[in-house]
Amino acid sequence: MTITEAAGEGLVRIGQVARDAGVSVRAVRYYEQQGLLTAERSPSGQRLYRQDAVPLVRFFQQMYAAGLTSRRIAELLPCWDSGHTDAEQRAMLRAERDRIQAKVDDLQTALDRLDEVIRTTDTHP
Amino acid sequence: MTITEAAGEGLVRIGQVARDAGVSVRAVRYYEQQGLLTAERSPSGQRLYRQDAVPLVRFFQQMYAAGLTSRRIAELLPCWDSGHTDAEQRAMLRAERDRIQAKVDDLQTALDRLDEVIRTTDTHP
DNA sequence: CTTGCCTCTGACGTCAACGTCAGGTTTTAG
DNA sequence: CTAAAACCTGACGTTGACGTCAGAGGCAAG
Repeated sequence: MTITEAAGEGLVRIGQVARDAGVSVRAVRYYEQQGLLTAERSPSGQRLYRQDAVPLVRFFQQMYAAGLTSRRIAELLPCWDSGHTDAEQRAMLRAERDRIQAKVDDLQTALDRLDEVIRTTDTHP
Repeated sequence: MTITEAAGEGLVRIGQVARDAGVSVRAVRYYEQQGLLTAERSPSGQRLYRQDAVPLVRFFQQMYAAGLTSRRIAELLPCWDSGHTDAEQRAMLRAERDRIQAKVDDLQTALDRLDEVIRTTDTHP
């Protein structure tokens, strides 16, 4: 039995998390530094993550892609963890939602313009 | 009659372009530096833009918002200016279109997740 | 034992679209 | 004429999410 196995059944090291979530090891350490992710430590100091770290990292990636900062994600994490929110958090949630919606609309407009050009250039080779 | 007026009827200075397009003066100079925008010069060296610089700058902003770089926009500008495109340009156009479409889908997914949380937290105050 | 991969902690580097400051010229308003 | 705006050319600073390198340990396998 390896030390990693002895440390706990559901615990994985950082490389495993990174591979499973499709990000770099550096990124996972960065998330911890930003207060998004916590990990136990093995006696030798290596990070040990629970399995739910993987979907969590995937979720971070989604939020980053949506334009949220680490800080904002950290502020809104309690909404997921506890399901409880105060007025300020609800306001932030709605603000982010509106911002993303506006971004979607902008992207759709840009997409339409590109499609228009593509059609034009396809009929005028 | 001011010098600007004497320089030509349809020509405006950089501040006017920036205000009308809703960007900073610095941004307009930056676009020129990136090869996106050209301007005549008054005898004293001030930039003089034609009116169509304003919608052009707005267009740049849209493309930036869609995630295109200055370099990419510069590469694709001939598609607008001349309506003519080679195979490489058409490939880039489609690649950008697909990238934007994927981004829209990602944002929509993120939006759905946020909405879900908002509904949950609204019913569980 | 030792080879080779994984992990650790710092700390500096990157990239893109500007912001900002310095120091000087130009144009406009009164 | 004069003071205030507006403009000019550099050139360094900013921000965020990492990349990358250095140097030092940790761990499974042969």
